[in-house]
Amino acid sequence: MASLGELERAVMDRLWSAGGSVSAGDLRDGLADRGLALTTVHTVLTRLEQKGFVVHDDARPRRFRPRATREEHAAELMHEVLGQAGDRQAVLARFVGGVDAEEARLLRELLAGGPPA
Amino acid sequence: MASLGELERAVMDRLWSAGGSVSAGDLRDGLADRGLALTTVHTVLTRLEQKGFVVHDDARPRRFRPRATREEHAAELMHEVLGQAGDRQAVLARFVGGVDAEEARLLRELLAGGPPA
DNA sequence: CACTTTTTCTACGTGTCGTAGAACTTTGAG
DNA sequence: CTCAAAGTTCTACGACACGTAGAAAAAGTG
Repeated sequence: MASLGELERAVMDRLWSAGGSVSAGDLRDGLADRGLALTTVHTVLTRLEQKGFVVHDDARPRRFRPRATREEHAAELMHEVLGQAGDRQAVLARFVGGVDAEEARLLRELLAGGPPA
Repeated sequence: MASLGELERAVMDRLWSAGGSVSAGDLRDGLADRGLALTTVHTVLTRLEQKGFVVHDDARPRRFRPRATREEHAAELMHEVLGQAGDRQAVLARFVGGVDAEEARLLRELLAGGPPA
């Protein structure tokens, strides 16, 4: 479960917010408040790619995009946590015990409508 | 969301497996395969305590125990992930889409039985 | 081809983690 | 009570991850 550093997370947030692929230059501009050098952004992107969080195309100013959407990523993380936790059922019980009414309703719907395939 | 190192996780696993409080010495014995010095175990326990994962009593050979059960901890982590993910509903949708049939059934029960207070 | 932009390679400072010695405190045997 | 054994705290060091970026190499442009 590779985790993300502060800047790495900020970059992922930008990538997720941007709908589509963006170049390192675009990212640097988006993170202008940090005054980062372009090489810094590149290094971070390379590391994120090694960790499997982003991919890039082969267009010339390379364009990067998240491997998964923000929501897919979060859901994957939740499954990872659930998986590494021994008694999955007990974890699920605790988990649903902590969701608010609104979300409980949503979950019921999702599970009821089930696979409407 | 403080994360755990390799040894830190191993120690937490021991603490979770042991039902109750254990001393640093007990832990070192449990982790005998690693051949750790007692001070090493103490250092790790201290760090885990600073991170809020364990607490100790004031008995003389100090006894340590997890602040939360393994399942509580996992459920908390899942909530953290869910919370920091923007569109919670989308994440939940993805999440339930990934649970197997058995767990889906369990979730339905948990949500139906609802607050059995 | 000369020049600019992009990409890759390498590196350094800082913080975390695994690891434990040294020093200090408490316990327990006699 | 005295002293050794066990426990606890303090300090530190090497390794690795991450923020950061310069230098070098590669590719695009006029």
